[in-house]
Amino acid sequence: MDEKKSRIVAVAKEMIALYGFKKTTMDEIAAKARMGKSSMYYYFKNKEDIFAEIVRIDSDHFRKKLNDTIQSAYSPQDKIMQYVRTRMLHLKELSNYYKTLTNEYLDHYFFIEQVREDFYNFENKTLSDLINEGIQQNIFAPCDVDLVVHMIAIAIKGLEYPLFVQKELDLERDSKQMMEIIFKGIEVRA
Amino acid sequence: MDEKKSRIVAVAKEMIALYGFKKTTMDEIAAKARMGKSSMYYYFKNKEDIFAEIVRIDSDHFRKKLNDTIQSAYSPQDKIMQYVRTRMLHLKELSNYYKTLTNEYLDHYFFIEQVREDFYNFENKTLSDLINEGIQQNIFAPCDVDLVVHMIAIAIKGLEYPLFVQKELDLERDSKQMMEIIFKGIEVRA
DNA sequence: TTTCGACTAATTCAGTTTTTTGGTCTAATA
DNA sequence: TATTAGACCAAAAAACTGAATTAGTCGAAA
Repeated sequence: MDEKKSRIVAVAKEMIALYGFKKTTMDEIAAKARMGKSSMYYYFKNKEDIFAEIVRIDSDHFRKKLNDTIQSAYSPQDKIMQYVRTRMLHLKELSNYYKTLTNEYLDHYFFIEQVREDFYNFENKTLSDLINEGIQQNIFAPCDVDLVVHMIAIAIKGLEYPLFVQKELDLERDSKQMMEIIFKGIEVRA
Repeated sequence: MDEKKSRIVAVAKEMIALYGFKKTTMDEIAAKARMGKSSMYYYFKNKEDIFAEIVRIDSDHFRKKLNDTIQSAYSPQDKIMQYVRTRMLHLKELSNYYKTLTNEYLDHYFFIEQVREDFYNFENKTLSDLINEGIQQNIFAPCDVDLVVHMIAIAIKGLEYPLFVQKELDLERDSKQMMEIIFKGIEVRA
């Protein structure tokens, strides 16, 4: 059961990465997964459902990766810095993998919105926790945490920009610099 | 001569704002400008040329507006802050005015790229000058000016984001907060 | 120098047919 | 009972076609 499901997901993921969601047909997926088309409907409600599963799994991995990153860093600054760095690099990979997808991304599917919102909440909570941690350790000055998180989110959006306009920039360097500036803005002054 | 040219531009601008570039026909522009269609070809090379002129004029106005804004502020911080504020509000107006255009914006016309680059250079120089001014007045600590400008540009991109995703946020407040954080990062410490 | 009507090649558009596609149903299979 | 697949359908997309628009040209007139 699970083997079949993940086989379908794996095949679909591969093809969608290559050809995009619309251009990947159920017949093709079925053929490549070596099963009849209608068999797939035993495991998934419909085409979108398969895609939703792909996105869900990817999103889970992403979150785990980010949590690991945070745990292997020490200071709050480093945690946040590494969080942003990992986030940007992963996004870059992603936008590279799903190259054809970024175009039809505009016709956004409803479940993507859902995942996006979930991730937004995850990110918000994660960053809030880290800022609060920094404040408690007397590294960051007491401040409006939500506001700072919002500012970091805006900075991240700005850093994301080149990914969607095919501009080649040094993401890693830029992320680092940007976060350093923000840290200076919230650190306790000596 | 100039009167005719600007009449064509004015009419074209109005119609393009309403219907977009593609849906606005030369016949319609001619009719509304009260002249034969082919007469327009005496003043402009082609349809794109008219559009290019509109963009050029708008861009000039925008720059003047920004320069005025800078001149009517005092401290470097205030100048930069007001610059960003004006820039964001103007962009919001613009994206509102050319609402139908934002969609076909994707099929980007080459001359837009040109204007974009020109503006990028203008912005870079303007911000560099302001940062340098701040350093000379011993308000900002000596730093890598290009880098700081680049970071401000990234922050601006992040602030722009909601404009293109129809998200309603408080641009003015966010711009202010973001710039305050960046200032804290580069100001001379007491 | 400036204007315009007549013209054209190229593109767009509306309407139609043909093909493909997502999804269902039923009967067979293991 | 759980799973598979082949035949099938309605709906959507693609391909085609001829008519209508459109951007742009030209020569003659004002």
